[in-house]
Amino acid sequence: MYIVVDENDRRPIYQQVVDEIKSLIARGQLVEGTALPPVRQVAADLGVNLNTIATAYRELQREGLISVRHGAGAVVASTTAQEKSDDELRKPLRAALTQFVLAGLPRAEIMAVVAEELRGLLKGNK
Amino acid sequence: MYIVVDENDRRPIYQQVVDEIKSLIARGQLVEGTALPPVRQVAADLGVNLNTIATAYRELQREGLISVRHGAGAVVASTTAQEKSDDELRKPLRAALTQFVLAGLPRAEIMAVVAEELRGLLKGNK
DNA sequence: GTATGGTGTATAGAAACACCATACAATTTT
DNA sequence: AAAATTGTATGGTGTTTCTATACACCATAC
Repeated sequence: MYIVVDENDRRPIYQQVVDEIKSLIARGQLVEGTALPPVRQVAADLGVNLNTIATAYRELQREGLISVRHGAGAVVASTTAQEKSDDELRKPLRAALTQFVLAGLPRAEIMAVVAEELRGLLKGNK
Repeated sequence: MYIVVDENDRRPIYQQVVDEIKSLIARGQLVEGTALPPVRQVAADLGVNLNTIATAYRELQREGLISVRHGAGAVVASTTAQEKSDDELRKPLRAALTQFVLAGLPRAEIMAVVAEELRGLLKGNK
């Protein structure tokens, strides 16, 4: 399972891991039932403490995407996130789009980037 | 200047303020040269300490969007954000889109939401 | 069935962060 | 010059993030 963290990124490491795994699930690269690598392995790959990854796994479990069992590993439980309010969904989108606008990109180019990203995210699904 | 913070939002307050002001600038509701309200006023409106707003203003200054002068106020300095790497721009977008995909929205609906948000953001510009 | 190796969990501490209260300093206004 | 207005600095408190280490659960071999 290929994951990268960026120390220049201001999000905490565990949050970056959460987001990367979500992306893999959305892309269909992690299908329901697939076992996630052990926390120790991911931690070693990224050079962080195992608890940092465990925190990420717990968050993913809290959101209903994976199932973590003490002693056994973690497994993708669902490829559908639990209900989130519309505004909760839109706020991060708005923030992301704002940065594109402030960067001076014209509407058409922004839409093209969005379409491209979305294509990548929907590849595995439907 | 209308700003709201949401205590259920997990981002720190100063970051929410930063994002809201960026959005106002992108929308053209804060044009170059416009004075921002004093930190004390915004702080009182939101019910937080003035230093929290001062931190937000400093961050906006760091990104080149406003100019803050000790004793005088803060003023919108530019409506264009400083260069950001393509990946740095795309990562938050990808995270936001991922949530939409995981929520089960079909491609067309997601694109419609994006178009709508973008319309709002570009209203004041071009 | 229990021993062993693999797996997540709990606990405690260090460092950084977010926020606040208060005092300080620069600028503008009178 | 004094007063009012504005951002800044300092110091304190609680939270978050990450680490090190020890613990607990599970699967498998024998």
